[in-house]
Amino acid sequence: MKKTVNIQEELQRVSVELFSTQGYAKTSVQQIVDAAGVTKGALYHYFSSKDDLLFDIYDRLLSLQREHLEEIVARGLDPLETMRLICEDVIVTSSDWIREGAVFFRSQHMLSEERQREVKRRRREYNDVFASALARGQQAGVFRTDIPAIVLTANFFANPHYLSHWYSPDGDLTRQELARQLTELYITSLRTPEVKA
Amino acid sequence: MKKTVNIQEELQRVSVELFSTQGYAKTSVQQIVDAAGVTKGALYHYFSSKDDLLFDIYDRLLSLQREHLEEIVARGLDPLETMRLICEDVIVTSSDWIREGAVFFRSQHMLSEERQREVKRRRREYNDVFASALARGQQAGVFRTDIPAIVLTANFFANPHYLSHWYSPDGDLTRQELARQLTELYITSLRTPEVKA
DNA sequence: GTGAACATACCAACTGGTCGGTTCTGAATC
DNA sequence: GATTCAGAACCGACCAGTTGGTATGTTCAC
Repeated sequence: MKKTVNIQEELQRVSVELFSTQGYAKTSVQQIVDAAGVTKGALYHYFSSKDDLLFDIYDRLLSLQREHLEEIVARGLDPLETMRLICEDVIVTSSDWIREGAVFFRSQHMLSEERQREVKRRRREYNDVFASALARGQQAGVFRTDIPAIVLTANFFANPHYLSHWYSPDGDLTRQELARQLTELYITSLRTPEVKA
Repeated sequence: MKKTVNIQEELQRVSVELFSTQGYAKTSVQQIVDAAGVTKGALYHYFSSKDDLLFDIYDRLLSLQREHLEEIVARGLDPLETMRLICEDVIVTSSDWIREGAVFFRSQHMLSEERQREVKRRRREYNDVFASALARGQQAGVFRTDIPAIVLTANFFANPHYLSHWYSPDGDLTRQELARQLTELYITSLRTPEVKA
């Protein structure tokens, strides 16, 4: 009869909570273990450092997004539908993991140099897969080519990025509605504009 | 024959530089004064605290953006043209002050509670002016109403927000090109969609 | 009895900030 | 034009508090 199902998971939970509300730097290890109802000995048994605890958040989120992306691409749908699914998924996922997202975009520079590079590498992987999905749509003629791909890509990532700064899942707007609406906006701007006669 | 044109400005300069590259928490006061070629005495003569030095960055950026916005709105142009100008300006300004922007969106939680509220208040002011410009366009029938204004607004702010994470002024893309392209994308998604027969 | 899972006490290293002192500047006074 | 001197500008040694991390000890399942 364990009360705490898992101390490790509990430490992860309170870390995200504290990091997202106070920021990584303002959260002390002591605060974390107090909130989790354990002591430093427990924390340093499961995590090798405070940095490790932070990276763990990045690791989980990056793996999740990567899996989702590959699953969607593997379906082999047409470019427009693929893009729609990618976009909706990244919004839903980002709003579902909104606390993690807040930490993600705010505390990257608090990671060790090595781990910053690791995060950067894995984000680039995601970016590359997205870029090829974009290019396929351009070759098919459904996505515009009058604007550089890097700008179209940035315009895509901007929304999930900004999410944690304004969206609250407790409000009137559900995740699914939000995802559909932001996707609609993105796809609208992305489609090949009609040439005026 | 002064060598340092202005010690205060030099401290502001190196602070932005260090805060944007290392983050606020990882930058010590000692690092700042070393980089500026002065001592702590000088810093604490011009600034009351490290927090004060950070807030100063927010203050300058917020004031600037506010001025620009009001100047544009005061011209009394039609909603579409007004929106275009607002959008282009915020991109140009954000890319022009990209280091400040990086600090802005990353270190807000490092400010004192009081100053966080101040920043929040002034951002809301900007937001409100923007929202009314948006509403005017909706009433005029040029901006879509099928998507909540809060989502349209978030979609607007997402781009300047994300800018400091990817854009480099040293690359091929100039600020003006970037501004025109992102504005084109935003306006495209914002316009009232044509109803298919 | 052995190793994993924790608790407790503790420390070395930094940090932001202070404070008495020194130097510089410029206006007033003679 | 020399002297004075008040106050701004700045220096640098110092401190109290906090931090991440560790070393040692204890419990307990198998």
